[in-house]
Amino acid sequence: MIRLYDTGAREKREFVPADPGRVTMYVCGPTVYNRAHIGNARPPVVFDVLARLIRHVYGETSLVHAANVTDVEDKIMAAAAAEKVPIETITERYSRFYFEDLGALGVRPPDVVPLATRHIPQMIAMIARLIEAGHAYPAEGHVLFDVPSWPDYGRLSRRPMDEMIAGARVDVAPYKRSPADFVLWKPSAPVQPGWDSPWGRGRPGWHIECSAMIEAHLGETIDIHGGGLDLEFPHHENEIAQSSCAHGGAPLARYWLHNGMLSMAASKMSKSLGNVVTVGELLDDGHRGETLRFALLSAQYRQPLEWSPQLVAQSKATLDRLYRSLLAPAGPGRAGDFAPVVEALSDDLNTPLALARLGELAKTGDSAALRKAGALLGLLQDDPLQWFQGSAPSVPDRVDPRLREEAGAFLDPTEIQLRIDRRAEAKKARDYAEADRIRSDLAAQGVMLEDGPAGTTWRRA
RNA sequence: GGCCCGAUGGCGGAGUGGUUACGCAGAGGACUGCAAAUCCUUGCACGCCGGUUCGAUUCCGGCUCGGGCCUCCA
Repeated sequence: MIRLYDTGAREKREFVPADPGRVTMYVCGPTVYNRAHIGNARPPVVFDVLARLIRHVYGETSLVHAANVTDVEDKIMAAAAAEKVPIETITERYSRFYFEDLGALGVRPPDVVPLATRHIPQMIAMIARLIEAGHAYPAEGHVLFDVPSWPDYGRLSRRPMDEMIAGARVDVAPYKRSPADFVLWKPSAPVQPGWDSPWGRGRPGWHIECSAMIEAHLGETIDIHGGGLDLEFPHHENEIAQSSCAHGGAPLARYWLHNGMLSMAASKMSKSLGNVVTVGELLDDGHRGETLRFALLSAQYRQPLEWSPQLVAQSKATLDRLYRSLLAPAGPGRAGDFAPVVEALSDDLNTPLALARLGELAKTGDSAALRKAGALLGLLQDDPLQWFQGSAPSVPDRVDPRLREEAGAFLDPTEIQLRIDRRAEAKKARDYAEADRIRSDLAAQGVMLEDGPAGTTWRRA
């Protein structure tokens, strides 16, 4: 039994899919106009784990997991204008980066990745229906959602509606009937990307994209809707309003899941604050994607997580230990009981507890179980030898090649083995000074030696 | 100002009405030519003040501090 904390109910609820044969999950994806920072990666990683768990419990083919890409938006237009390139250049470049980064983090691509620009007709149709139902109105080339027409507005985020209507802190566009009304469609200038619509040439508002794409791919009411906590209001509130009003009041999602924010230097990692580190930078610094993934999973997904070099270092150290146990000769080879890990994940994705239980499995020497449990978390699927020595840590291109060599990035395994053999001879001759010299030379180049009963093995630091 | 969330040992981070995980780092020991790795041992942690209770880190209230949302944001 899976239990999930539902933001709507503000408590953990037993997860009961409407149709166990077709569980539907939607997670808000990125607007592709720059490189993803590590905070952006938390939801894809978290919901990837949830997807794996659901498939484990309900069957491989039980889940339809969708995550959108917003490829039409004002920020994209700004980025394109700044570079003097077409919009598509920006969106194609950054969505490729996005999925490369997520791939490095071990995130399986969702089953459906709808693009906003490919669903304009569906959005227009939904907007038309909202107007027809009296929940939206055109005004000066815009179409606005009529918030007061939907009494449930604010229920998810528990905000009193009268207050939102009254307390507008920003300038309210004159064509809005109520300050809380939000844009479904807005006009485009001739140079801006736009599509013809009953209300003139324009483009969709951000919120309608998700509603229309959910409807198109998953249906009126889905099982799970996920996203960052910062999207709860207004984005998700607006999605609910749009979808429910377009579907005669049917709920949009049966369970709302929100991940906590990643912080850095004690405040939320965000582009506007500038306290960001991108996935690409972390990878370039030689951190493995799996290490970053482990770090992201080291706190329960609803908790805030402070990103720091120490967190990454601890994650690496713990993973080393786990992989080391995989390197050891296979244990008793038991049936591979990893139920405790499943149990931990089933309790609202308690990944820290699951990770702890991974450690317990490692201790028992049941590497088969450890591997299977790891698969559920998207961890420990590498060849352990590969983990320790296979791919040298990638060194940033900006680093001088001579420094790269110094860092041991180019010390190839044949050379390493040669030196190990020489050291073995020195040891046999009891020339420990020479043996230690070889060892420390290698260490200086990032290659650590370990003398075991079966001989000397090596790994990269 | 409104709404919401959190506060656990050097660090990360679970969990629990009464014997308190786990990881990282540290200390001691075993092993080792020395290391490394591994194994064993070890570490008087639950923000403050009240309340409920036989008993609270765990429940309730207040306070303090921190964070998020209220505007684009994962």
